Amino acid sequence: MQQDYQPKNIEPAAQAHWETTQAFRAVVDATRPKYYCLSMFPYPSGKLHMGHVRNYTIGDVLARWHKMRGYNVLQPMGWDAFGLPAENAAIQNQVPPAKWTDDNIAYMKQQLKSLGFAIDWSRELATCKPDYYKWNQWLFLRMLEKGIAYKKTQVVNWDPVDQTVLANEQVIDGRGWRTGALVEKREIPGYYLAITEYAEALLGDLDKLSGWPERVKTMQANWIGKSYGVRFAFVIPDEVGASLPSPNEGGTEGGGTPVKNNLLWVYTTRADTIMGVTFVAIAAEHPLAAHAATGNPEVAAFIEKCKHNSVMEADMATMEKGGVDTGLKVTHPLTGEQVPVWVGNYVLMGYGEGAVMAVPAHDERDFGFAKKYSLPIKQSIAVAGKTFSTDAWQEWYGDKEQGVCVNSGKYEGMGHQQAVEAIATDLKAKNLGDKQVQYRLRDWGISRQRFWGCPIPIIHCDSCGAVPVPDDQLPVVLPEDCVPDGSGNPLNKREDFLACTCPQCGQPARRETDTMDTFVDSSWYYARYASQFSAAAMVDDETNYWMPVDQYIGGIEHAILHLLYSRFWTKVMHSLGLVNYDEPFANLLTQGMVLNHIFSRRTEKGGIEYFAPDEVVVLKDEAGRITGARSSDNGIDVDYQGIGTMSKSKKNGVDPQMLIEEYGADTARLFMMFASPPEQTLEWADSGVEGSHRFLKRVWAMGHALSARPAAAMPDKLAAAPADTRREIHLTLRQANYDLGKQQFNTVASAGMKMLNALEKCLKDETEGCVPVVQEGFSILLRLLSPICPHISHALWAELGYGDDILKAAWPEPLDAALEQDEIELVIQVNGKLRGNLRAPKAADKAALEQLALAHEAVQKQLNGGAPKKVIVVPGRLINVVV
RNA sequence: GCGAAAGUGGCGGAAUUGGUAGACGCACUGGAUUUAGGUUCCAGCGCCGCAAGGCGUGAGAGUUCGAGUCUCUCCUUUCGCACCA
Repeated sequence: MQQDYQPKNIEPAAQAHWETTQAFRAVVDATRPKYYCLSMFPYPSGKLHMGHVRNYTIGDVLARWHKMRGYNVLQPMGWDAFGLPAENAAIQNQVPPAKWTDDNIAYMKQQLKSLGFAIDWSRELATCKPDYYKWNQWLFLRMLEKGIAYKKTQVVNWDPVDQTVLANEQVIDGRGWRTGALVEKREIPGYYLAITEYAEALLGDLDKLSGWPERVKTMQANWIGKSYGVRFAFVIPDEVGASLPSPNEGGTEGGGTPVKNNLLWVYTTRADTIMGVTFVAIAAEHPLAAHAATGNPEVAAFIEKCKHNSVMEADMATMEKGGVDTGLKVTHPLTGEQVPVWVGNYVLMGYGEGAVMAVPAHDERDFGFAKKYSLPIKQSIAVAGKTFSTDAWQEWYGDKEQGVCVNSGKYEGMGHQQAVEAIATDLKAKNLGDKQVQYRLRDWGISRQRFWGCPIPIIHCDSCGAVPVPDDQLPVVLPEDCVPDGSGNPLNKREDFLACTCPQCGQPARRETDTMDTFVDSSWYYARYASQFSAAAMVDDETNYWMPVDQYIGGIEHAILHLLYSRFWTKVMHSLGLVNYDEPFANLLTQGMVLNHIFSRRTEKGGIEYFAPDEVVVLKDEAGRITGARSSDNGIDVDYQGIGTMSKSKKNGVDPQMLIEEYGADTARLFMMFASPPEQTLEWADSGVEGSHRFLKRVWAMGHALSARPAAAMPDKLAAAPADTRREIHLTLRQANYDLGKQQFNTVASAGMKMLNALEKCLKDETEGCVPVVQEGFSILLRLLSPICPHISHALWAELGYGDDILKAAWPEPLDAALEQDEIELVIQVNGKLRGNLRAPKAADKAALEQLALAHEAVQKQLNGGAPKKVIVVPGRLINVVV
């Protein structure tokens, strides 16, 4: 056996063994419980980053742990291969996105293999391949048939110079990232998926997801945002209403019954404040705003200005509120009063009706707006003992629990719920409104004006309109030799792609060039992994065996969108009868981000220059705190900026490849697991990596020492010292198994370190009977460690002859016989403060323990001759004497 | 702005869920080995204090025999906000 720990030798050997034995090939087996362990698949950006290593190590630990405990494990891997970065690379390097993506996949796959993950590679897939995305298109067509997919207009960021649609991340400070041109909002047609039709199911079924973190479920529930309120209308003067477009124009393709156009609809959860309405605010994109603009340059200018506002909700909410009076007045449905209509830059056209009633007295935002433009503020809610004043906003103005209606006519004195009911009834009687359940959730717009994505299977015909591509013509294949240049979608220049015939009338027609949001690709890949890949079906019956995913692992940043879309997609597949499950992920683990130190300095020109951590010498104060740094190149001073997520722009990323080459995969995996619990952020530390490596060297050294000793049988009765060691090993094992159940792997790694410390000490002392204890303990240690560090565990298990393959070994469980002891140690407290310790026989009852405690020297001293007020005995733990 | 989390030694983090705060590791200090550096090994290591002892889990209150853990208020940091994935 090698004397030194050489990961470069043992790791490829272990990986070769797993490959030849097909150790991780997953096959349906009804005789064992199944365990589908899935980590979010990577975007093939070039090479693995530390977040990937962390994600896949967590998954691998769970997969291997379950495998050793007898589960039939499936752990697949694939590639979320469509996306914007491939187009950016294409623009920069003049390489087709397909080529760039394929190269990245090849490199990253080899990296994943070198980390020794227990993956069934026979199920590998890439979403950019036609045999996969064909089924995006197929299911989209089914949704179209069911009316779940439909067409309407969407607001996009338009770069007027490049003549192209920009993603939110391509808009920097309101300007296009390449051109620097002022970005405009533009309305264009696009396809939507009616996720709102599933809002109730998506909300209600959160209760079924007992294996999801509470916080993720809360975030999803808030995102869906179910509210109970009242939808009602203000009446628009007839002469104005007549010139407005029909409410159904530009709406759904299905159309609807034309209604008289004189109603301005709003939605509110605070109908009880309706008597306090002093104006109505509408979005800049509202048809009534456009009407007002025709005769009013001020309104037109304001709307024009709003065109350059951000489409992002965070920006909308934080920007300076502003508005303009349209000059129009509408009639309050209950009071008959004339209420002015304002355009407000904070009203979202995409949410609710694109118009809101404004009650400055009882809504903080309306209050600020009214103060700014000197609009009337009319109190309509009062709370006993509080005085209303229009000077400044007070918290209670918005209190719907304690408030009662005042200045409210027939609703005077009513509480929130009573008033809402009464007002809704009255509105309904006038045919001007009713109670309504509303969701914050919006339908999912999936059209992207980008090349590197799944083509939307639609054909545009001059006479037939938008015609779905027939199933037998799927997939609509994306040309792979295209190189985008940044201006618009290159598909619009590809005659060979565009030209087709209309499936309905046979006349020449054009293909749709929009592609699908990449969230579509990632909304069902887990179901495909769980099937035998077939050209004839999206999924087969095998999916019902493996699904739902027993453990899904990925970044917390996906807590809402990806997870919600996947749940929605699964429910659609379920309702189409494709699968028999309606939730995809039974248990969810949201892993934290990987952080590292950030170093930067101000340049002479006032810019910021970042330094990689290995480009600086770190300066520390006496206590070891980082105070600053110096460039190792030229010695100039560099500022320490604290820690932050690893990113290219901050130059604080660490390449996993360097780590694997220098220390081996097991060290990388161990550090990732040891440095912090999976759900928390992980701070990078080179010295921590070295510590993990040091531990593995000691494990190897222990294995080497034991390889020289013949196996010894455990005697019936051990001497005190080895018995203590054995007890410690089994106690630590019990704790580690508990921690594994909690998915707290950092303390599992600690447990391994603790075990090795105890075993080294025991072996060094050479007490009689230590050899069997150390041999037993080391075999426990290797098995405990094997999910985290599979290579070294595999090698030592075989070297020491514990068995031929550690993967087939039984998971260790603590033995009662090893844990037994005659005496227990208790803590003595006086008034809750620690005052001493006590050894007592295991069998001692409460009364006996109380006697022992009262006789204790420290207690006597505190009692000072008096009697205790109370004595609390917690068996097996402590005795607290209250004096 | 809205929604969701998290704040414990010099640092990463433990604390079996209301019962010995600081496990395990890093850094640091001293010692041994080494020509030296590195490696390895041994010991120490929350703060104040010579000690006895006291104080300590972001800040402030509260519940309790007992609070890092529960409740309220505040502060700070991180994540998400619908076209990055």
